[in-house]
Amino acid sequence: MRVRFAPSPTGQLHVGGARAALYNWLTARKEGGTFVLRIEDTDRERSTPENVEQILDALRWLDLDYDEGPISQVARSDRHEELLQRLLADGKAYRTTATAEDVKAYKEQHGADRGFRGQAEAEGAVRLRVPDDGETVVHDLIRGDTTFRHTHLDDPVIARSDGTALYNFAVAADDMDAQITHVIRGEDHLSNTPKQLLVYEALGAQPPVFAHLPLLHGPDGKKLSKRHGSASVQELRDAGYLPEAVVNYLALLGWGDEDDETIIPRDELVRRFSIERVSRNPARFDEQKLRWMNGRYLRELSTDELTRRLEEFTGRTGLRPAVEISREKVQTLAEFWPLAGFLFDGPTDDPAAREKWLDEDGLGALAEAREAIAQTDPFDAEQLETALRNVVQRRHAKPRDVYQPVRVAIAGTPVSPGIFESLTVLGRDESLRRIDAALTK
RNA sequence: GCCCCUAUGGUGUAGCGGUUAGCACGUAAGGUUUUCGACCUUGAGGUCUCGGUUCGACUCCGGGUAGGGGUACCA
Repeated sequence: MRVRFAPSPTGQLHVGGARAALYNWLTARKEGGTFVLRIEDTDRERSTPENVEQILDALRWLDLDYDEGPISQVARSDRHEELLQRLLADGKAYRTTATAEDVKAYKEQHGADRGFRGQAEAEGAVRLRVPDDGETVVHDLIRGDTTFRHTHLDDPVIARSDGTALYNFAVAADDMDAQITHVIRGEDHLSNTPKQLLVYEALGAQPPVFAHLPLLHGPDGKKLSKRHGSASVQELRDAGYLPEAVVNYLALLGWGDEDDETIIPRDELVRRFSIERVSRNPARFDEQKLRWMNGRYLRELSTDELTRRLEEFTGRTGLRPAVEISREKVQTLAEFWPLAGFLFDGPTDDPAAREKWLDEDGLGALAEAREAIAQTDPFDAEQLETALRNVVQRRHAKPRDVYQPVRVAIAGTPVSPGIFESLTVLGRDESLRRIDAALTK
């Protein structure tokens, strides 16, 4: 089995492309097949080295390793030329100067549902001859058979006047030479498949098995666009998602088996995945569910590992104590710093929080808490809790009326990791300094 | 215009002629709680529509409707 993934390097790999890559990878890995990566670059304007690198980078981040590639189509232009000449010589393709307008005129004359058929000329673009009768059936692992009648098909242009190959010809030729057995791609290619099948036939080659994945839609049900939040792998990474969570989420976006499991680690995915069971309807990218799933994966990481990833993500070091006390409270890597950054960079400035919690009552409670904190020994979470609970009792206050002023004093914001734990991480001196600063303001 | 695909709660899915239509996210209420979160309990919410086939349709067939894709000397 040889499965190939061929993204068009027009820029970043978006989630739909990432899902296609994953499904290709899972299919190959499940059967012990070969996963081939090819770059769709018959239009070399689009496949800039930067674009290609972005794709590779996204695949690396998702940890989808390929066995062969990346193979460039541009590099195969001599071979394309050779094959083209063969089709021309065999009369299976012909040159024509017919333009899009000519095709339109032809249809007006012969009926809108009649495909264009041209005359051979000495010059012009190369078109493949489509038989007048019969039909081409696309056998698809996901959607079954789809029949296309030849009368509905235009003779497709397979090469430009300058001789360079066009997509529909190049993919088929390349897949033939690479002996690709499985092509898994987006549904936007379904209608092009009969043309590619016809190319295979003209070339006298055995076509691969196809599987067309439904396209992804945005939250509004319309076509997915950058407008709708995290559309690319790069953006998901920057938003603080874990690659293992993204892989799990993507796998379930349009696929499920009879088991109701939601959290499925990668090796389990490889075992259970089956391309035949992929859904036929378009799915919407639901970032809320990804967030939830990311939280699950985040909490499964050891504190050491999570610290490592957070230090890489934030570019800071010495995060471990802060990670230890915040790990239950974040869903993504990006949420860590806003929550725990105050431990390193001092209290955040939040006037609203100050006004609400450091009013007269709040300052009174804070002053009392300060004394309790100053005298706590040993300075650990357990002792601090006892000390502050005493303050609460003495003042006949609600716990929050004491804890929140302390929180605002040391963190600046009304949201933070546990108050006792935070104080412990800061240490007595720094805690008192911050409280005193709040008291004197 | 023509060709093609799709249709289960708000979202992702399970089901494959007979089920109280299951699970997960989200959501509502409650619990836990020093904030946030995490966690626990309970609830609301669905088979696009109209016909047909059948003793019986979410499931099979046809027409609508809606969404999507293709129709390039783009990929």
